Amino acid sequence: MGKKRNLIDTAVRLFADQGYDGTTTLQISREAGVTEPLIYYHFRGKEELFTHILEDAFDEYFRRLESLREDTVTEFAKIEKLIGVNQQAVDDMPRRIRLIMSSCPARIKDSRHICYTRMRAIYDWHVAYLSGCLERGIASGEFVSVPVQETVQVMIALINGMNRQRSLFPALGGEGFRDAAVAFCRRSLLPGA
Amino acid sequence: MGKKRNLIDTAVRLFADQGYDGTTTLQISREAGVTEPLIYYHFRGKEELFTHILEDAFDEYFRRLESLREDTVTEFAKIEKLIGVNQQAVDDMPRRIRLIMSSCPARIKDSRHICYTRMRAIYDWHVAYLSGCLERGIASGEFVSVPVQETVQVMIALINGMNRQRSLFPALGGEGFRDAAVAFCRRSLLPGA
Amino acid sequence: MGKKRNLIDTAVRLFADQGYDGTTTLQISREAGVTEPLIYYHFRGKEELFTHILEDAFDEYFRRLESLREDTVTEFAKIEKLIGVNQQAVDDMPRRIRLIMSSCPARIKDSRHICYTRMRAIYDWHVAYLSGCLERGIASGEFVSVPVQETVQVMIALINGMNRQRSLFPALGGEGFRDAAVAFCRRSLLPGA
Amino acid sequence: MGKKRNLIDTAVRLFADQGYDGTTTLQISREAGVTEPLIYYHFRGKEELFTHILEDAFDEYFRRLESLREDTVTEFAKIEKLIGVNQQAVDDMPRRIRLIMSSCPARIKDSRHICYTRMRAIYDWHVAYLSGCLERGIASGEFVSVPVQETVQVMIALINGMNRQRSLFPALGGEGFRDAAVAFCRRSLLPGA
DNA sequence: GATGAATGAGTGTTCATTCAT
DNA sequence: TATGAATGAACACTCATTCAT
Repeated sequence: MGKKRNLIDTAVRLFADQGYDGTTTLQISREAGVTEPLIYYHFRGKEELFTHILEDAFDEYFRRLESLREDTVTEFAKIEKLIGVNQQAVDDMPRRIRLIMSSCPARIKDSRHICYTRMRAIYDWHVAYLSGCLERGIASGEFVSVPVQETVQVMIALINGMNRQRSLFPALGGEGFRDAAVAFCRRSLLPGA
Repeated sequence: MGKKRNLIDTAVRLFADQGYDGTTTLQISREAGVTEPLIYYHFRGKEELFTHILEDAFDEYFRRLESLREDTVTEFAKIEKLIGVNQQAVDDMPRRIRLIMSSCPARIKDSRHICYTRMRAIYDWHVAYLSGCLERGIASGEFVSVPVQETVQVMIALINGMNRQRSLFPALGGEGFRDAAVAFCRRSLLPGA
Repeated sequence: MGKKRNLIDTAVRLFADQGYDGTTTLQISREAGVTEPLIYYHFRGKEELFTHILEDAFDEYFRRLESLREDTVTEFAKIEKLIGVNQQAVDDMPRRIRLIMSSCPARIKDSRHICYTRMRAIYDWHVAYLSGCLERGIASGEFVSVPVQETVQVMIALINGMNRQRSLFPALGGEGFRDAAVAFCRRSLLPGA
Repeated sequence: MGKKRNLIDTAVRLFADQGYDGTTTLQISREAGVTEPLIYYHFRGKEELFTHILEDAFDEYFRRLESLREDTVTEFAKIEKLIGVNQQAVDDMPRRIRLIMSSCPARIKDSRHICYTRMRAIYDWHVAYLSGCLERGIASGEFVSVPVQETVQVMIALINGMNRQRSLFPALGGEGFRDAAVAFCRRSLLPGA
């Protein structure tokens, strides 16, 4: 039956909306239409249910990032795609991205928690991806000359800020937002744009 | 004695690190070196203590934004100052900014909660401030022509992303970060930069 | 398969080591390598499994006592044999004796529970057996004159104490222990020993 | 107020009657006329309440044993006093002795638990005390010659058996029991008695 | 015979809060 | 101001047990 699925989906929603500590196992089970002990049949406890959901969300997000390594002509096209894929992730899995955004801050002090390890991994991945783009772009003359390391951080901040904004306030712009972000970066990086 | 101060400072730290629901009144009182009932002497309850702290943090942050309305020659200088004042806020009140960043997502669904009203106000203030800058800058030819509304959103996302990054991972860059952000915007907005 | 046997043996061990309330059906089934519902296929429930085991243990112990009614020349030889058979029981079925010793105290208030009825029966049996020995021995001059009723109680206490000692702390003496007990009684009961 | 006392006394009674696992914190609090959380105000948890009670019982028992080291003319008088003090302990603190008797078997496997350490200490104390008596008594000719080590074990078994019997079945004899035990030992140890 | 999935009733424990002092 | 003692309500979790297969 889909009772386990139901449990997980409900938990995703509640954790995302109310946070881990603000959500009770009773509430999850009730809204999922099952009894509380079922949580403990399928998971070792509340924390494992939470971890399972987070892991799944991180996996899905990472898979989307990894799918990006395709060939493109220009370096900027790669950056454009990165912005697009982040945007798409927020559109496709809004609750899970919001869950990550809102749940992880409280757990980031524990360097062994997934929240830390995975967010770090994603951050590092972005650094590597964007550094590569910038370095090659600058070398080839596609981009103006900028300090790579710092500019990468700025671009990551921009992407993170967009994700946060869009997942917390879904009302705020869709395509227009992404296009403006792409244009903003293009003007900043391409010479004579 | 400064017991009340002590209580508040401890609460700020714990709320910021562990979230509202993850922090107990017993923990606050113990780490503050007082007894639990004292919280109820100074505040109506845990929620009011939290609200008090949040209100204070928002006030302080807003005061910093408001102090910005000075005269500057160029519009870009205003944008530069806005980035600077946000950076400065994170530097000066890191725990309180982190508290806002990590506590508010879980409360943003309640449109009467400070977390919603104040964040909304701050968002609107940024929109107004940046819209003004862009409109005047485009009109005067200081800036290239960009879609104002969307570009404002992008810039707010950038600022938010920087605040988030810097308050969650204090290790990540300081001045270099801000300078790179300013430069990134300058190249994007000023013609022939 | 011997799954039922497995179940029972595991239950004996766990009940003896941890007590009835300290042992869960899940633990029994897991350590027996079967699933929980199988307990309910073979027994009406946990209590019946426990009762079954206890009854079996009491039966076995009683059978050993009953096997004692043989002819011996002297009355003291009967007492010696009683001590020996108790000793042997602890050696042969240590876990089940420990189970009785450790599980029954908590149930002895319920005068309908096996723990009460069977322990009472065993006590009464010992009283009858030892009373007979003492009375006949005193009458025949084999024993010195002692108050029968009280001395019987003392000897039962000695036997119980030995059983308890040996089942809880298996390290403590074996044959030497029994021989010393027999000698202790002989000197106390036989004139001019 | 005597609420804490009440709690402890009720817990002693229930633990002694039903065992640790068979007694719930709710039951304790209800029968003590207080609310459940009060247990957690005065103790760290159920286990600590239990431990506190056990420690107290062992202390009291040990104090009684220690009070024994007085001067007596004969060695047998010392043995007589030991039997008497054990008897007295069961009379004065029957529930706590029963608690020890019935609760410790299930915990004796953990060699760091009080049940193990304290029972071991009491056992060792008895061994030392009785060994001394026997050795000196045999040397002086007060006692017949017996194997000390084994005879000591037999006497400890006797004392333990009496304690067990009397604490589990309070109906069973009082003074007569003790006198018979003393007489039993006297006949066994003193020459030509 | 045997099991995976599920549950009602309870378990020990913690929470924010109150009250008498 | 400040606290020790106490509590109602809820918490995450476990229990023995059942049922469909």
